[in-house]
Amino acid sequence: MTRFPPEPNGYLHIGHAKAAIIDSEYARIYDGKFILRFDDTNPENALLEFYDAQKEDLRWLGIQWDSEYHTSDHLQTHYKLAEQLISQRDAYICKCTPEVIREGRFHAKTCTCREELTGPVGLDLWKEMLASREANRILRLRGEMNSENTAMRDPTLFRVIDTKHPLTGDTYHVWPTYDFAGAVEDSISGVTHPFRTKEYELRDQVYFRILSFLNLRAPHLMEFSRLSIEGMPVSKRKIKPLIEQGLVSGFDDVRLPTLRGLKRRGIVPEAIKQFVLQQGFSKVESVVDFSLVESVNRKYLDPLVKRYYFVPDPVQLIVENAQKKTVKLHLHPDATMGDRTIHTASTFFIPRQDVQKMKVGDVFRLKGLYNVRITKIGDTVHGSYEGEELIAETAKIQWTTDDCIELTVFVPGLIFKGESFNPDSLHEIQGYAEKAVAGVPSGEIVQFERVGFVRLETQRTKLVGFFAHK
RNA sequence: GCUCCCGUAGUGUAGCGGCCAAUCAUGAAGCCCUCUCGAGGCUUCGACUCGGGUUCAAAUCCCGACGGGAGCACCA
Repeated sequence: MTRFPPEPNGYLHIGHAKAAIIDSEYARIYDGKFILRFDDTNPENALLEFYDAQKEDLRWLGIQWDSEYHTSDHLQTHYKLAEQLISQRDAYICKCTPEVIREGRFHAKTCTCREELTGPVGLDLWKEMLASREANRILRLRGEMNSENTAMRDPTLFRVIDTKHPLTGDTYHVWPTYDFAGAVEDSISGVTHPFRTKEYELRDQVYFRILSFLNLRAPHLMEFSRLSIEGMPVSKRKIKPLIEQGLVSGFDDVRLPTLRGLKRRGIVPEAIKQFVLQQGFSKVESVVDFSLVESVNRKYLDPLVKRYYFVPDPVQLIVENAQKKTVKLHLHPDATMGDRTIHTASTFFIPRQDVQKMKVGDVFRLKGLYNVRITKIGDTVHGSYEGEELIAETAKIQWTTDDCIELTVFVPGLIFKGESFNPDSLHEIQGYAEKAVAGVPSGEIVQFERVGFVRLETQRTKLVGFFAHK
């Protein structure tokens, strides 16, 4: 039995996805159960909207959970266990100031509260703590003040936070810390294999000490490394300022590794899952290049999405002796995916990039249509009809007629260069897309031939594209 | 500073005493195929951080150095 325990304090990102995928896959492989648990033990962080937002993100990822609950549902149980610890003299009320406590930890010095404010005395003080709302005391574990592992130097178990909780309101003001809640919840909820990221490793000892004092079953704890992507920071500390300064559009900005950002950019959940699984489950810190995600995504999308013509930076082409034609072009080599019909006359648009490589006399092919010989290159390119027969060596260029739509495609780049924001991280490509693109539903991902995979989205009434990758 | 974790090609991974002159993916280069600069096929390039030790035998075990990461919160 596994669990995914997010704190409802933000949108999920690729790092959460790694944890959630490992947790749920592990359960699935061994035919076990998978629990979604909201670790909402700090009312200062938890926000109501994120419980649902995170569930939505998980559903989008294709993750299914067998049951779900909130750690805040179990506070009464936590209080009982706390009392047990106090009466066993395994926890004590500490009235020292945070500074004194920090000093004590640093110098491995025990404070007098440890022996004095435990047992029956401690119990009374604990009840006072539950009754009053004064934040001048905490409950600490009797750990090992002289341990080399500083996490073991009598860590905090409960503290007073007098802030309204999104679910329990002002019912409670004494909240367990991660060390206590995490260990207790894993154990009493029946989780057998809890996974967490490496930065908690030093806390393992605390985890097992708490459970052993409480005589609770100890799960098989395992750690894995955090997943980081080059140039795509995951931490709220880095992302939030960008939003506040208006440097990105929000948590769903296409440059961000949030699940919402990745989705908008055209990365599909199946690709994220496969990518995460490819990374494996190890303790090696790695900074992965986003191209690994792109590669997986591309292979997933290639056989599935429709293909259209989009002409970036278009140049007009007049084919002098062109006859009117009506062509049907497949939307995909797999003909069962349908086709679109285009009427052509003598006016076309082709990419400037291709024009720049041409000279008078060259022959190229309007892809799927016919060949053209260039007769003149100026602001407008002129050419003549040069037959329909496919010539292997000629360039096949995508095109539109004058019956087309204007389209802006946003191309995301790395949002961070080293430690700082990259102001040059979002480019725009202006171009013409063939008429049929106007009929593509908002949110659909298509392949623009010779350009790349693009997710189309209607913004107000205007259609825009987000470039996923080649 | 102290403590802990980690160290295989550019990147990510498999291997965890002999089957490893090291797997797969990605990347790069080349060829084939294809009416895309995509996908697919084939080929090539490219790595066990270093130094000691244990052993008949080490990428794999031990010690040390170096490098990277994390923790030292009344945050998770």
